[in-house]
Amino acid sequence: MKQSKLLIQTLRETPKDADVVSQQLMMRSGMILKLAAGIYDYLPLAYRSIRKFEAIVREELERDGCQELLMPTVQPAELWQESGRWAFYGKELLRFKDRKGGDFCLGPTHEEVITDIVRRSVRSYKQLPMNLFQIQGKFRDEIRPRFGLMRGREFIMKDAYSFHTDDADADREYWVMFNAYKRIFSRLGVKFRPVEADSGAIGGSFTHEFHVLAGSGEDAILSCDACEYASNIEKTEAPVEAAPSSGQKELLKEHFYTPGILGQVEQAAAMKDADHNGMSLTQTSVFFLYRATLADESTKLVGAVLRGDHDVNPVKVKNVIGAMELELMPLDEAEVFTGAKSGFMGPVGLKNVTMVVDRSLEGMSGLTCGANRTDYHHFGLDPARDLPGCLFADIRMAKEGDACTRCGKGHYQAFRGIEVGQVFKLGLKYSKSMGCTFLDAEGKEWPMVMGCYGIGITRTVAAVIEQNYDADGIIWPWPVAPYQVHLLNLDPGNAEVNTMANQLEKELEREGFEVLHDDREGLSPGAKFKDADLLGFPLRLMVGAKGLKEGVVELRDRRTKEVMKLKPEALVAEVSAARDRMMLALEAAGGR
RNA sequence: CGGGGCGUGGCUCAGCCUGGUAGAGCGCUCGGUUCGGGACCGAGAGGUCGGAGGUUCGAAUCCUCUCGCCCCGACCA
Repeated sequence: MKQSKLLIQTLRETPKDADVVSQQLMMRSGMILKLAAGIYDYLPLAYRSIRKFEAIVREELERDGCQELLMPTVQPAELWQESGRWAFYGKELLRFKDRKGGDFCLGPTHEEVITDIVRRSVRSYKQLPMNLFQIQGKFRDEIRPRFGLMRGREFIMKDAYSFHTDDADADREYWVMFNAYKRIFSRLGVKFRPVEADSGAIGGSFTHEFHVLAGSGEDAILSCDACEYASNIEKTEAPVEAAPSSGQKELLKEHFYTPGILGQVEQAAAMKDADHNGMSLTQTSVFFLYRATLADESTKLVGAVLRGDHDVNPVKVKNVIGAMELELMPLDEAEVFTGAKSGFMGPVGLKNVTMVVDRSLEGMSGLTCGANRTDYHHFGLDPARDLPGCLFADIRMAKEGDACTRCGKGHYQAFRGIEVGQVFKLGLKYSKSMGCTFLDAEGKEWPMVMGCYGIGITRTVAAVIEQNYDADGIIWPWPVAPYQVHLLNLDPGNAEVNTMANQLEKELEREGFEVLHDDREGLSPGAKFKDADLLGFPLRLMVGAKGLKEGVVELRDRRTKEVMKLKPEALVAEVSAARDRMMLALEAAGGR
């Protein structure tokens, strides 16, 4: 391919819209254009990488017997009403009417459609199990699209759905997909982790997310340094941290007076009496008031109590309550409800509030807590005694350095991750609500057990860049590089150089390599080098008059910057060798 | 949704406060000289200053509305 004909406009300056590396580099290298907030054009270079990744995904899924199909982007409301999600799904679901006034939406996911397909086409246990997938554009009307392709509104996704006669078979397939995902991301050479995640309101039994590790990732991950346990921090089990009690046996109301002092640390330091010159943070408690929305759309108030030096994990609170949604009560409302200003609210004496106490406080006594009177704290809180009916549960945010709850030996290490894939056991949710059933050998009808498995194709390509770049531009891993060899003609005015460049281009292509030939005239070599570094193909081949005079062309490794002078006839062999080296290094670098 | 910021050639931005004939750099076109890390000279093309309304003799500039885009936001209970 001649670069002079390629649809591409590289930019010397970073567009001001771009705030993460992948977006900056993709825009500067002419891979994408922004059409609207969170909506991008995938130009030829980007689309080549996307298609290569898609090919890897197809290959690995087909190896495990998955079948590819393609469902419509536009979906009728009726299906979503059947599953119950039409009302439940938030504003992310872009709804609209057709000319006849019928309700439709742009598909953010395809559980409803695939379930409809299978219930109409599959009747017998003999046809199961079945795993169907598609690679397709999705639309989610994100509240706040950002980070380029990493959180767009329109994006390309691979979604697969499996159907089974029983739970055990669905579990089996879950791990088949789990392993397929490991192979897929390993082939990219990116560092990634499968992590246990919150199954959310969809109510599936268990789920893993696959994260590409990158500082710009939106998710926090904790991973044990001794065993295999890794989880999204929303889910990470926090170890119980027992702290000594103060010995205070009864609840002294409004015991500490800390007027106008806010902040947990400052308040604790200011809590003084005859026996105490300030309290330890582990003797204090923090309290949060939430409003929970339950499945039947009723709401209730939930109080969360934790040790003063611990952070609350709202996802855990939500799950303990079994709520569909949980929101922090706005400060002004909370102040009216408790009768105290921020900083002095506490759990004692509040009516009609379900109290959840972190299990680190189970058996503790002698804690301080807000008195629900501005400027005052109680002393001597014993949750079991003073908060009758309270639930003890793990509701704290685990943190780096906490002891691992699985192996008990290691400690958590923190990472940032970009969620690029998820495997999810759905269970019966859709098959039951939508009547997707099969007949067993006895002729009895059962709902199918389902699983679903997603990979963000465009997000993964962006994530690859987040992990592979330097000050000069992208450093593509071989398997998803738009082109593998960037052939720079340094003297396009020189007939001998032209002949050689064209000849090498053809030769490499004949051997199956993908070559972008920078044949542009009137550009200085420096300008071509800069562009080549920015585009970041694995190998750069330089053909110029200077080299040809010595009878050589030069091959440069984008990652190591090593340059090799070669006789033209040795080129193909060397490019093959370089590819093999890179693929080996990639295997070594991938995974953990 | 709340708060903040920004919309001026394809890109990055100046001009706005203090109204008076729209600018620079990069990119693009043509000609010439260059040619191994973003060359130089000359000549060009390209902008309803996001949109609507208003104030004014006169609005990119002041006022109102609107649209778009970007950023920040649930440590004090």
